[in-house]
Amino acid sequence: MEKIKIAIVEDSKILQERFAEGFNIDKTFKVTGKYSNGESIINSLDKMNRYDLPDIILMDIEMPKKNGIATTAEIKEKYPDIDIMMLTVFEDDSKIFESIKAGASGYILKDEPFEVIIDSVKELYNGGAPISQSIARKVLALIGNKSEMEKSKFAESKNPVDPEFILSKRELELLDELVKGGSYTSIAKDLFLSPHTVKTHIKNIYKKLHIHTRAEAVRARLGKL
Amino acid sequence: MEKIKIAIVEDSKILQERFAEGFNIDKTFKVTGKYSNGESIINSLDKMNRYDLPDIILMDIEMPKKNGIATTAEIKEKYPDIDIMMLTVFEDDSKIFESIKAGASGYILKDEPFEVIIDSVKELYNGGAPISQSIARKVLALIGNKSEMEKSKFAESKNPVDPEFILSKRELELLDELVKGGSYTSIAKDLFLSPHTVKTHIKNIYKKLHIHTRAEAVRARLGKL
DNA sequence: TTATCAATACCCCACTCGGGGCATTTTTAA
DNA sequence: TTAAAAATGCCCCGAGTGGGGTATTGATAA
Repeated sequence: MEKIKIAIVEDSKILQERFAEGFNIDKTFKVTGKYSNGESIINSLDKMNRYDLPDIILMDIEMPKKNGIATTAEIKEKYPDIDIMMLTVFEDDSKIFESIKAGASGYILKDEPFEVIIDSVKELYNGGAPISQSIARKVLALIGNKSEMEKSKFAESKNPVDPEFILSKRELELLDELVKGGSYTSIAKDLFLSPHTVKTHIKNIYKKLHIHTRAEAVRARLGKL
Repeated sequence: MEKIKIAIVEDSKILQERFAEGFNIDKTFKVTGKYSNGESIINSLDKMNRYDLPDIILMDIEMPKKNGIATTAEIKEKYPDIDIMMLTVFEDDSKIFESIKAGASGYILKDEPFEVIIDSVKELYNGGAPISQSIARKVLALIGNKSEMEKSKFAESKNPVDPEFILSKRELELLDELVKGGSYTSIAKDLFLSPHTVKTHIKNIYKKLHIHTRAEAVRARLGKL
């Protein structure tokens, strides 16, 4: 079966070689390229056939000529099918958060045993999101903190008719389509429903929010009712 | 050395016994209690010496008499040092998100091999946040989605088609009526115009803003286009 | 002074919307 | 287990909307 193609982006030559050797020993992988900075990996990808693009990129964060986060963002935009796993010493929240925002699907600390790194790459390839345990704890805290922010925003706004709290998940979905300017017919197509179903949902939404027009629906969704 | 004290909250008696047996075999753990619902674990904790509180609770989500999420929230509030790991079949985003918000530090799917569950509990005890891989991918997406919202808020401030600078005074007046939900007929009455006049103004507004629907008109006026 | 723009008004046509109502199935919560 | 809620779907009817077009008058800018 075909080997998992990996590219390594790491400014330390020693680590580059070490990772490359480690992955090449394992018959599951093929290291297709080694790069020292963000610029060079992007230039290389831009010149490749789609065929030869790596499945996975191991990305350091601290590098010259475009750091790992900015590089991740650009690569994910251009080549969304490539999975990127950050491989770094950083544990601070902002680097973690910036990496995930940039589109990284894994975040592993460099000091993990190599076997763990290999297993992580396999998990990534299989659709998982390997994260070093201490990082995972921080990631959960990020979500927990953001929900605290959401709570405080709600308390602040004191918006008594915020659709978020009144409407069901499906209704919100439909409301968002309506806000974008969709007609019953076009919304039905987008969501694989009957136009009649869309219409009934919209009627229910209007009833729950005590409104009668699209304009009011849009304002309600945008918190301007 | 002292064993890791575990409590199991699971409404299926069969699974309760299975987990208890599995952990008791491993010399690292001591199962201190088995509960069938949220109420009973909370009542039990409330009666315990601090000494005997478990280090870790494995929490099912779907249970009678207080589900796992609400139970988690209450326990984390009362006993913040207890780590809670959700053990469930659910993979939908809302359950994951609610669990994390409630304070869970781990989220493992029940169909994982038992060895994985044991390793997960050890990682949890050591300060990690074990998450099944497919769940981890969703968790990262949750963070990614929230950053999309941040992006759109940023874009707000750079509105390139602000009606204030494109439309005439009269047109703005009419647009405001439209935003309020007025029909051609009602706007005409309010502004002492003919409905035909209102319609022509609206047509001109749509043309200037490059839009085609009321929803877009409202969003444009509210700076959300 | 003249051209352009804004404001006002009218008509045609096809399509969409909002409110009324009802029904069945699936999911969720108690 | 059961009731309630959510989701889906259908029909009728009157009112409303958006796009096409045209015309006249007053205000504004060059």
